[in-house]
Amino acid sequence: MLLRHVYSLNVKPVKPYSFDLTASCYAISWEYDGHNAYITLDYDKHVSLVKVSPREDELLFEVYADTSSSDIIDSAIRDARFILGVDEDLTNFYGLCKNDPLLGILAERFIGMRIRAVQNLWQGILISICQQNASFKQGWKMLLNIRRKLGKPLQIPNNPRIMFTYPSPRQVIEKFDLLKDCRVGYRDKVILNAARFFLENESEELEKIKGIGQYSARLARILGLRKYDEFPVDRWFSVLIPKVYANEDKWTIRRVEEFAAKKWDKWAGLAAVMITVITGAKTLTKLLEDIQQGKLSPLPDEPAPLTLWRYET
DNA sequence: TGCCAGGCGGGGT
DNA sequence: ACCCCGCATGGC
Repeated sequence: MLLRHVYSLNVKPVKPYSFDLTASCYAISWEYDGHNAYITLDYDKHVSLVKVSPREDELLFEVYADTSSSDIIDSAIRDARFILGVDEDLTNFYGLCKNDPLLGILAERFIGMRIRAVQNLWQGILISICQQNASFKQGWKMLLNIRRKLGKPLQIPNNPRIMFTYPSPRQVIEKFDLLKDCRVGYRDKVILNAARFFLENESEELEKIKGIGQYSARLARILGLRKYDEFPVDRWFSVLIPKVYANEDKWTIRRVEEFAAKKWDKWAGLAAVMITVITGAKTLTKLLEDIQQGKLSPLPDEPAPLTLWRYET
């Protein structure tokens, strides 16, 4: 569907703000082109796409849509601001990053990066389900397949690129058989459970969905709500955290939670995602080798949270 | 081939 | 409270 330009707005982000880092953070191929961010938005009956470009110390938000309804325009601007975190003040978080072996560079070389959020909890849960029991690369491949096969294709004038929305819960239910082609394995049933849950209620208690536990629910709340007070504990963190901060072997989920709450307080969830970004989300064995040698590689020559946008598949 | 990879629930003890 | 297993799929 070809959208038309309906609105433009200049936005001043809270400083310090790095547009390029934020726009590329967990962006897939059509969401960032090295200069501009493209944000697909789904409103069930309507769709919108916001192109965001850096302008001096401001950002130009250009709204494209299939309607010129002011409700949709207002929602698009609000959601795009939220997704790029332009109004988020990380001053207190940076205080906690000082002298941290993993997060220290966030207050230096990577200062101003926000995590790139998604439109809502539903899109967050889609991401976290794809991350269950799979590597970073495999999880994001699943999500790419889901958007290409079930989402709505969008285009804007003078740009050949086709960009796909996240499918809505309704689209997932209607096109459930297409999930078989997305290589999501047994996760297809969890995705269906989640779609039904979101059609029926507005609850944030995602753990009620069969197939969603603490890790997936917390990650979804971080990405979909920018709610940072819970640390999502998976096998990766339950080995990485004790290794880096105590030189010990694997901790229980409970112990990692307690450590994270004490160390990062209300910012624990943000710390978790930022750790995956600056480590390049490598598999545990590779990452522990790198850390042993005292090096981190947030920008490797392979798919990682900050480089994913360079890869089409 | 076999076994892991940012989970989870169901079953056992 | 724990431990263990199966569950799809892809990569090594």
